[in-house]
Amino acid sequence: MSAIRLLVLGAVRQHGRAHGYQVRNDLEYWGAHEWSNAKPGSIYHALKQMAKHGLLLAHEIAPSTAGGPPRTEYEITEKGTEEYFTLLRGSLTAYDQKPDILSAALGFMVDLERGEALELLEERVRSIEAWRAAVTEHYTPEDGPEQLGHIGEIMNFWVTSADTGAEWTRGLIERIKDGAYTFAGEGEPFVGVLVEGEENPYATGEKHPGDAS
Amino acid sequence: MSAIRLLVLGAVRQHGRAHGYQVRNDLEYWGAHEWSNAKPGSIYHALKQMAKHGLLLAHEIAPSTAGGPPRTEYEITEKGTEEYFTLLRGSLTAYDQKPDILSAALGFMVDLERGEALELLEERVRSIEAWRAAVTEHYTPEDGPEQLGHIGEIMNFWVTSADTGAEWTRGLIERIKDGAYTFAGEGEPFVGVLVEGEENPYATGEKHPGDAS
DNA sequence: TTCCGAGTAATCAAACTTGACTACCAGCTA
DNA sequence: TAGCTGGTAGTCAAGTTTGATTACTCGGAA
Repeated sequence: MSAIRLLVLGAVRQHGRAHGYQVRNDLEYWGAHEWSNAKPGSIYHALKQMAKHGLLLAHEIAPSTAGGPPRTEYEITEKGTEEYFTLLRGSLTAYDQKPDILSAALGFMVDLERGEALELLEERVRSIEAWRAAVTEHYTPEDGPEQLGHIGEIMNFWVTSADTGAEWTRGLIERIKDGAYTFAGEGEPFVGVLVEGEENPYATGEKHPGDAS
Repeated sequence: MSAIRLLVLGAVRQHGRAHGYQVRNDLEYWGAHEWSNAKPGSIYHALKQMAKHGLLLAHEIAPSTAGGPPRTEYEITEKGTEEYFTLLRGSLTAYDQKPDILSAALGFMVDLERGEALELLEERVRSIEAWRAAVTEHYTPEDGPEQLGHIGEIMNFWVTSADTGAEWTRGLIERIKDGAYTFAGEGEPFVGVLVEGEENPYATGEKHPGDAS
């Protein structure tokens, strides 16, 4: 599973009601097009697919107010909200070597309560450690690692990445314990989306005119 | 672009002539099914696609000697070899945040000469540093990073990963400089593939019987 | 007045990925 | 000797991703 469903569900949820172009802009605001597959085609596809499966509710809307073809607005359903939290919890916890999944989850972690986020992240650290133990036991037989030749560098790379990942997660846990950020039920949430008409202060470059890259 | 083309081209090249199941077993031997999309369907698809585009040459082979349906053997063409080295060099050099690409390239780096591999890896370090400079300048305005709220943790995570990646690459460069591994033109190469009939000493689990997971 | 460029919003075909399924053979066992 | 199990080898439909392309509107230049 890629990160796209979590990203799209989360973005729609934060707006209450959003059309594809809005979601697309939010994700760009987070740089998601650079570290995940959140490209226009995938976003629109995910919206339609999830509407078909009842996770989103589609409202057909008259020709847009600002030029362009008529647009469709989406709203998250109860089933979609459930799915959203399932994905979010799973993505914070599981170590599956896909950095885009974790990144997406970080963007939404404040939708949980502080205590739960901490528990999930601690679980994450444990699962990284378990993974590490499993592979190093497996790929480092008594004969010594050199038996693998340069292929061993692949393992070495992954193990190093896992160690960094665990260490970074521990740092995050500390920051959260020390009161960083505003979690669910702690008052006015930090809004990481663009309000209609607002400029994106972090836009990396051109606004997508016709999209020809 | 995913890692699959590089993996498949490289595996076929090492065998001289290989059928899909052989490639599949090699990739499993490297653990590639765990850190990349090297699953059966993708492998067979890549083989066919690349044969269609002239990167591989397909030989239709009579019913297999060891049970199962008739198999097709593939051989790499000159065009395929060119593409292989282009992909390999690009994957060693570029920092595109896709760890699977680098892993695949590590498995094949010894197909290059030691000096070239070192140059490419040094270029890689430089490109990671350039990426880091670009994003930290962009996403850390004078107002301090806290302006981004928890969204800043996403950036923080990527920057940390990039730093680790650069550091790890420097380590690899040192090991290679110190004479580790056998590169092209340095005599008997380390063979990271399974010879027909050999047991996989690192198999993670079941041999895929019918593949039902 | 007409045309052009830029921004808004979405679609589409082609390629790729996934996971389940098929087909075949050999050796054992009941 | 009929059936079962397990390994070999690959196919297929459904779903996803990609990159290019379309369609529409507005404002200003010619």
